[in-house]
Amino acid sequence: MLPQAIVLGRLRAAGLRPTRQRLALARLLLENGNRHVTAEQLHSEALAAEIPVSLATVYNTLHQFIHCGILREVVVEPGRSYFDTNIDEHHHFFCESSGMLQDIPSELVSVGNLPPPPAGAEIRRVDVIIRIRQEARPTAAAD
Amino acid sequence: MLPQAIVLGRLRAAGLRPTRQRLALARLLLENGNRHVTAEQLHSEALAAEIPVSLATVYNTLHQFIHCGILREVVVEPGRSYFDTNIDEHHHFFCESSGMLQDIPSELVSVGNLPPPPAGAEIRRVDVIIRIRQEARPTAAAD
DNA sequence: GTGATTGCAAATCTTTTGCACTAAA
DNA sequence: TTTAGTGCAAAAGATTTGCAATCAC
Repeated sequence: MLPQAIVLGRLRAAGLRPTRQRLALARLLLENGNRHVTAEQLHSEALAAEIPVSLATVYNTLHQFIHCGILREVVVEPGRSYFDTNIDEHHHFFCESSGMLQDIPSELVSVGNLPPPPAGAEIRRVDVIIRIRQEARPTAAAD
Repeated sequence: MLPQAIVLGRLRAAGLRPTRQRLALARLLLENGNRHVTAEQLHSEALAAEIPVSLATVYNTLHQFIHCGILREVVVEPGRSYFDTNIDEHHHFFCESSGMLQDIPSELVSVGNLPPPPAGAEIRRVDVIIRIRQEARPTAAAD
């Protein structure tokens, strides 16, 4: 729930002109806690909030935000990208039944003992995705 | 480098009729060690090997193979799927510069201390993706 | 006013689908 | 013969791009 002034400052700091659309999208993303949205979802939200913006601009803006470190992209399903407002080191639960993504703070997963990367390569990031599925039947006896 | 008879047996065991195309694709995939291919790549290979097959059939076949456990899908980039012939538990290096995927045997990465999944959900799989990038300049002084 | 940004629609790219044709059992 | 499998081309989704119109500075 950042105040608008902070959001505005982050845009300026990133060298992005705070246009109506950019600021509005940034506020939707950043003033509501950690979020995982698709471009479509954000576009719908923007329209619902009476912010006129095209889907193309949503895509462009999301990628600008990723480029300047305001967002992170999470790839868990073929054919769809999620945009994550949590830019700290962390991991994810991904529910294959519902498509839901949930953050896992990095201190809750211990990833150790990594093999060295191939020669001449540097590690950019380590992603841990715990794929889960909703169990078909309830845990308690109900049958 | 499995002999053809083994590949054929795996298809039959999976209940898949060993048609010309299926068998040929399975051989390309399974007789060359652990591989990570896209549908396009496999299609090109098949054509180069004089196996007439359409891209649609390659997609269908790959998904059938995934369904019956001969292959695994790896999602690391938006908009493109990789198909992995290694179906054992393992992880991956993914090079963002080249798009290359490389297996990491699961015993080389220790992932511990996982948080419990949300209520009513079971863990299907844990994927660790180490994103790497080719360093821009050579390691040795050259500038 | 000027250049960055936006909107729209068309283009692109990967993947899926429908249906007539072909091949395996 | 009978049914599963295949090819093609078209459809479907997600994302990107080109360019004229608009907006922030």
